[in-house]
Amino acid sequence: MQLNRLTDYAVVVLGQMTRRDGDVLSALHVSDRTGLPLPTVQKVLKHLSKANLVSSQRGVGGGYMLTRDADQITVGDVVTAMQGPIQLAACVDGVEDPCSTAALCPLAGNWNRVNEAIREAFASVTLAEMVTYQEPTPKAAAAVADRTRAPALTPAE
Amino acid sequence: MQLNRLTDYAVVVLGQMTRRDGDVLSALHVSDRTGLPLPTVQKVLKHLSKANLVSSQRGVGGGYMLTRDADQITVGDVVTAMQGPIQLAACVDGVEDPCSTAALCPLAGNWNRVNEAIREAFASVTLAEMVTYQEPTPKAAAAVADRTRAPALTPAE
DNA sequence: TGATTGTGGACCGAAATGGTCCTATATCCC
DNA sequence: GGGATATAGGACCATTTCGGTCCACAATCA
Repeated sequence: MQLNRLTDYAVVVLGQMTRRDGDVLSALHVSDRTGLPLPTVQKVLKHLSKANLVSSQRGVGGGYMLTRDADQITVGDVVTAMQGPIQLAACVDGVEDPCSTAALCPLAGNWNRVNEAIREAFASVTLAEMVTYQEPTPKAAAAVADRTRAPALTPAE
Repeated sequence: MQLNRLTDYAVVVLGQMTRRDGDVLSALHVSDRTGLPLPTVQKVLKHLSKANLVSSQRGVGGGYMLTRDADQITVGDVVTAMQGPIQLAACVDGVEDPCSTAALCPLAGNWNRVNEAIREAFASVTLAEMVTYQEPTPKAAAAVADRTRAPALTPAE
């Protein structure tokens, strides 16, 4: 049960844009500031643009900027933008190719309940909250303390 | 953002066992009752057994049974049993191969918050609740109404 | 006109997923 | 003891998804 990498990157990218709120940032700029490879940043921004979380401007001096304030964008919005709608099971509302027996299955209605709980959990944290610094938990810090390791998933800025 | 099929099957399988609470059910029996293919049911039950959600008994008349009451098993338990721990990002507590910059990354602590919210969402619904019949939402019913469709993910019993 | 920057999609290797199957091992009953 | 029944554990393979890169094109601006 984990998010895919692009979604993780998307939060990093959006975090960077939040700090430069109002500015138009090019993909290259974001790549430089985050340390993420340019093609990847481009892909992420394309997705975010399609989902209307950022607006884009072509040409010289162009780039991307947030379409709303960071406290109006939730982690759920980002997840949905990158991975599509949150649909845990095949019998949940809105699925394009639903389980054929959903109408009869005793579990169907209940999956919807779980699904809603998950949606709300993701919606309960905003991008603005994600970028406010918060002490890493001792456990996380300790786990990393004496390691040297490969490419970072959420590199320092 | 969706559960894998085996997890979905696992809920169906456990649902079947809940209804026959106390009985020892063989994989073959569960397969018959749910309509899921036997090899798949076997695989699911092996996972659940390893995770101690069911206990097993070999030999003639053997099979599986729940290790606890259905209201003491949460959907989160099932998800964890089938897919491993819920760890949305690489910088969340408990990850075996954490993001190298987690200790410095401004997002790390916040991902933990989201992760906890998701864990709680899954933990908030029990297996007992999953098997109590609940009217499918009109939307779900309508979506299926005039379709004929392939193998069921959560077949009727 | 030419440099810059996003847009959309193709592409490919690597990894995860899903189904199936096979060989062991434990248990029971005759 | 011997045979039937069930689980245990893992191998196997086809298919799909994921990650990452790259290219041809369109828009914008100086």
